Amino acid sequence: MYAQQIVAVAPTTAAAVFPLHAPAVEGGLPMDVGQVMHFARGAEIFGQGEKADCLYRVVSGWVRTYRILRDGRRQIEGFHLAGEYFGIEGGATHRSAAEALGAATVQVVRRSTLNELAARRGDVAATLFHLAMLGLQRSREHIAMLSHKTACERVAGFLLDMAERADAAKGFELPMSRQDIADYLSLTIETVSRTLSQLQADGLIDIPRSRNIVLRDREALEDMCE
Amino acid sequence: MYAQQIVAVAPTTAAAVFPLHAPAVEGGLPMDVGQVMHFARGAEIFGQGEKADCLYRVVSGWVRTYRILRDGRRQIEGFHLAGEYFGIEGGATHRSAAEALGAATVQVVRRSTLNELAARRGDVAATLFHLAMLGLQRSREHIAMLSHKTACERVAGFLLDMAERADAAKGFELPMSRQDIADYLSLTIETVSRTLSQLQADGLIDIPRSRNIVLRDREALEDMCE
DNA sequence: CGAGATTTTGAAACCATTCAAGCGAGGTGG
DNA sequence: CCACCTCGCTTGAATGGTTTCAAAATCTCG
Repeated sequence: MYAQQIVAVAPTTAAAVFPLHAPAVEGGLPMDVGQVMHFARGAEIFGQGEKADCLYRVVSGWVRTYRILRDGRRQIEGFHLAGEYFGIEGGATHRSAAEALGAATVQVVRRSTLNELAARRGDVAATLFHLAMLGLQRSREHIAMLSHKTACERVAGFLLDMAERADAAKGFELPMSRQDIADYLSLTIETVSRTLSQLQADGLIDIPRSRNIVLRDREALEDMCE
Repeated sequence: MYAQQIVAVAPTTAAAVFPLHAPAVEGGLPMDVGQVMHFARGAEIFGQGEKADCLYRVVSGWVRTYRILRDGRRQIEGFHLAGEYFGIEGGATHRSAAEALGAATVQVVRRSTLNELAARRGDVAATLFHLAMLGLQRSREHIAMLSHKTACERVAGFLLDMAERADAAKGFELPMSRQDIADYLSLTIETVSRTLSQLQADGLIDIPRSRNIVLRDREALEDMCE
């Protein structure tokens, strides 16, 4: 029953199944599959160790994915905003958990649906592969950050990243707590706070309210991340 | 021209293209594609920034993959031994470089070959996806290690990992230098050396020669990695 | 306005780094 | 064969940045 469809797309998608150096995949997954769910602030979207049945995509709001390590510490893997995917796993269970930072809506697609879709449509398979590679790239950036950067460099880089993703020229709102930032950067909450205060004292940023950041000297911040 | 072959495998591979929770893929890639190349100790297999045209698989020996960071430091992403794949990239260029640790032989497969193969054979596409996810998992383990582990925990964990991969009950030979270990664990060479000495002084390991390690108290080492 | 949570600030302790020197094995040339 | 050199590794002492522990300040929400 699938054969017809497969024949139809076969020749053009031959190279797309493993598009290691394909141009950025346009669009993303089809929007008409899966269901949209709403989550309240702090609500768990999926838990560490749960069966990984679905793939997720942020529709609005922010989501954090994290792991609880053996020593009880929480390692935040990433913050995801509208349009970004999360919950991709290699194994049968989620290695990390996901929670809504504030109120958030999330598109949830069953893996079985994706499997079928990917089998029929080369562009979907390509997108899925692309997403996995994107995750790998981010992960490696994270390693580079953790390996030898000082607290100051980490915080500065984080602020620039947030500003860019929030598409803000100068001022923007942080959707996460200091503890979240600390667990993402692998610092303590005190060090994050101290570093932000220092950056403000140096005139690089301004902090009107604790979750509101204004970039005063973007260039200096960028130099810092070198 | 490919249509016939695709029709042939379509129904059974429908779920294999995106096998997020498929059982471990058996075997790996076909062995009859690509060519086998030999590299001398320290020889570059591919460089950072080069076009990522191929996928690689260690046939014998050890390979290290690494990145040079903006500050000039070297971050070793991993050590790869026989049977393991490396060189998978999301983009058009290699984000990391690869070198032979000692003399090594490596199977090199062109991406174009893989693309064609993956388009025809669902199990190949599945294996490629599986490899990407495996890399992601390793990457996240690396992050967990870097985030809050002490030098002692890192070195102990590294030794256990090496012992396991070398399939050694107790004693084994380290294929890499102290500098390599340091760049992998994000420590300095001095700290690695000191930590190894300390572990020996505590009776957990023995170091007959600098590259030869004997695990004396595996349990204590494992406790340390908690 | 009051209570709890979040954030900031301070001081002391700790761990890895840095800078510097010593050790030891392997290789070369006299 | 031994002196010598080099390179990788080890060890020591001092420095410095982050953490830890503690407390004050600020914000948020009922």
